Amino acid sequence: MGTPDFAVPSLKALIDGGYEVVGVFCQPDRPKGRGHKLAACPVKEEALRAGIPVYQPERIKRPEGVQMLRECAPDLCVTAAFGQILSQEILDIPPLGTINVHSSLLPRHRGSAPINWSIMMGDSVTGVTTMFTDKGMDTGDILLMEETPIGSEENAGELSDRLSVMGAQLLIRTLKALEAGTLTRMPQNPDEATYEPMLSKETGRIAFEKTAHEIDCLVRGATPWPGAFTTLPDGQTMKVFAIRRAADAPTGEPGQILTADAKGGLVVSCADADIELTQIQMPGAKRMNAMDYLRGHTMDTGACLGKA
RNA sequence: CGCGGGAUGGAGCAGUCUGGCAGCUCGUCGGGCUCAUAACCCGAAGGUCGGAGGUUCAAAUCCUCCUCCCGCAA
Repeated sequence: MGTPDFAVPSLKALIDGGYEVVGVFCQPDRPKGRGHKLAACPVKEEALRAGIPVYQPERIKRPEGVQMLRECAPDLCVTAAFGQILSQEILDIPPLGTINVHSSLLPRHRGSAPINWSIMMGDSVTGVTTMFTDKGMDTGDILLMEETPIGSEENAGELSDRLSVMGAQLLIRTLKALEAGTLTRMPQNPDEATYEPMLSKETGRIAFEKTAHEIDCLVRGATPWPGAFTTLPDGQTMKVFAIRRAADAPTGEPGQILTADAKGGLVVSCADADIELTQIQMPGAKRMNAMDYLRGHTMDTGACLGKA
């Protein structure tokens, strides 16, 4: 059970590992893209390619969903970023239980967006965890974990790509240990648990009153989705995909544009430094380097970002 | 039929409304200046103006169709 790109390596690993995948569950096709056309999620595409039956209940907890899973009669369920909450009734179906691949070092960063939050909160290390799913939100017993450092310039999309591969490998190791009977369950310590909410557009709003490091973490953690952004003096939204520290002390008000030309780039002040917004996206335009944008456009220096 | 923007030398754009010499900020190459430079000066190369038709003496510009790209919203 999974939906986005993150889950694809795990599905592939199961297939390539010789496991009999009796069915794949993912979110229903949603209208996507420009035309309002329905689009299949990455997991569905991969499953179809492998000739595996795909099930897309609107709510797996409802009777139709339960019925679908019963008909599959799985020995074991595996979830990775499925996007739906499993009920006890669902969890009771597979005799061997349900194993989840979670993209953080549990019990830290429970919730639906652990990769983004781990970067946004400035963690230097993250990883993947396999666990037995129980009724709570990422509260089940931990099976295996693997750590990896977060690169100082790594964004959420890049980290997700890495963790999805690590997660797939860890999943296979977990299943092998399960077969060998060497798997041990370790309950989570609730005192160390953290939980963060789902991401929204608003999560990506840049506060220039914060420090350069905090803003950098926000930008990297929100890239490529939901995207870090600020508002221009005219009220329009500008997205920011990468920044760089440009001076070790602020020379203007937080958010104030200090430089905006093709040579100096786009430099603004924040709490403790001047930062250069190196990769941006203006309304209606594509993502580009700020210097490229400024070859053909002008911006008023002295004005403040994030005030409109 | 969800709303909208766009395609113009290597990059980012203007020019399209009102048809009339292919332009701007950069980059690249060559030369000069300078202790020196991402600075400054001089010069050069580099374009089927997304594609196909149509109108016209004349189309980047007006009309029709097509392809591709992107933003918003989901």
